[in-house]
Amino acid sequence: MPYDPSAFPPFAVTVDLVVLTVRRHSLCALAVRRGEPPFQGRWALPGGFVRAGEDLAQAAARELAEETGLCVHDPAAPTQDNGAHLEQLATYGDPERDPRMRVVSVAHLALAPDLPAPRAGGDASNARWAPVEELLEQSGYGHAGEAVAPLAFDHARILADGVERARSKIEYSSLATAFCPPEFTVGELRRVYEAVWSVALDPRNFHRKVTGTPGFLVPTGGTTTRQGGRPAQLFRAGGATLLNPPMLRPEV
Amino acid sequence: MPYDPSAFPPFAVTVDLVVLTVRRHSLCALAVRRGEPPFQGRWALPGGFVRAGEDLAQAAARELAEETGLCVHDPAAPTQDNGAHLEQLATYGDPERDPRMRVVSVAHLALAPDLPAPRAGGDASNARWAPVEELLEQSGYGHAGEAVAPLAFDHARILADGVERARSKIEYSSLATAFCPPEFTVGELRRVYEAVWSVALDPRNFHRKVTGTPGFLVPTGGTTTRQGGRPAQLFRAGGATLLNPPMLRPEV
DNA sequence: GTGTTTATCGTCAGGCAGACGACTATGATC
DNA sequence: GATCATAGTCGTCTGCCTGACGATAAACAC
Repeated sequence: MPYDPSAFPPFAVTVDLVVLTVRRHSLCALAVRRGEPPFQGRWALPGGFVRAGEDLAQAAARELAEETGLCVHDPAAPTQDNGAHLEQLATYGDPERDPRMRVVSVAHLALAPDLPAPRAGGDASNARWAPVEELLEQSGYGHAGEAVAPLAFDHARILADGVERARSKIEYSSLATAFCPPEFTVGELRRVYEAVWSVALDPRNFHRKVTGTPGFLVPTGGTTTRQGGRPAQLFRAGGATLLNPPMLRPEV
Repeated sequence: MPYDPSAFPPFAVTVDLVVLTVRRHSLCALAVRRGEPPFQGRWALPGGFVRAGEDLAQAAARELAEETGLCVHDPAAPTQDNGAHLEQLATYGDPERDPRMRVVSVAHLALAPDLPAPRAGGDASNARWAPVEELLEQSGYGHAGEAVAPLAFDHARILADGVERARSKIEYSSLATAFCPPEFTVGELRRVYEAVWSVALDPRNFHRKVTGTPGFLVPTGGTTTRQGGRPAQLFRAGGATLLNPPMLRPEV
């Protein structure tokens, strides 16, 4: 059968972002307040339409830069490490997910170090870092509790999927370093794992594990006492991206 | 800003399928021959447009049924096990990936037991099971060698991603049973792992591992000698979906 | 019966993780 | 300045799991 433009229905395609960071020992996600219907006034994940000549990854990187000012960390040039990790998460296309029209959203997951303050088009009151349990409460994806209204659209589901991806991926990859500044200590990295998994890890076994995995951490020579206590060695993320054997997540 | 339909460009949305099975000790994928331009006459992954009122998973299940006659195995009703495993893989939206128009393809991964014969709209000559290395040759994703023309569009990339997903997922889940008939022996399951990973596994250690993991295998009581040699116990897949600790893929 | 094939059970050594003791080096407090 | 609290770092021990591999069992082919 020949090419027939009427043979398929038109879709709008968006990218939505699950941007995660660790602040004050808890895993937080970036949420923006919706300024227009539907779901006006409710919190949602940042995102927007994919433009005509734009790849999906480009669109996600553009939205991330617009919302946070973050550049995407390019795996090909790991020298300048001022960027975030960005990867595609999943695509959501329920016909009813947007009441206006048929929208397919390609969700992306971004991991960033702790940032000074969010900005949503320069308006700080319309963007915030919120603990993920708080955002997932009342959505069927978190524990019960009195909290804010659930996220707009199916964003609670998307956020839950993104959090689960991050939780499982730091097991077998060095991705947890994406939550850390360029130089960090073993203790800081351990607190990332503890925040993302909501568990307590043994500092001695953790230290043995991460320093004993070749290519995971590279000492920079410096030390710091910014966490108090005895000065700790500073490290950079090494070239290894896979953790084998993986870091084991304790039973809860 | 109010809702403005002209604010976003229209996209066509398709689902493409990576359907994998194990035949004659090698991992094979379903390929269909294109009957129309572009890439007319070339092999491609099965797929098609998402319909107006259709969810992405529904569209993928429909295409799978159209191409193979397989029903999707419903995790909620694991009693009738005549279906395949189906999951979303990733979404591909390069602006240049289809010369006709802007197409975003949501690729899905399906795992099926060995099937009698493929059918593509009843025309068997336009569908075949091909070893994945053969399909990935000449595409930069496989080893060198003289073979057929590379897959149409970016389907070699999609296939490579699907194969990699399957290879890694059988490590830590019971997904390998999706390649087996409803009742199978430990040896047949081991040959699935060997085909997917292209390695040889020790039969004794493999047997110890899978029979020692609670909930992975459930003995049915029957035995079979269809593989020759001493009769082997028959098993069904147990309720456990996660394999912890995982099956370790040997270094190559 | 002999050989071949596949399945299944056991044994042993090495590696890794969890539990936890001990020591070190800083800042805070009295 | 002594003491305390905090955090980092090095070791030890035990148990579990894996890889390597020997041995036995039960079918079929000849």
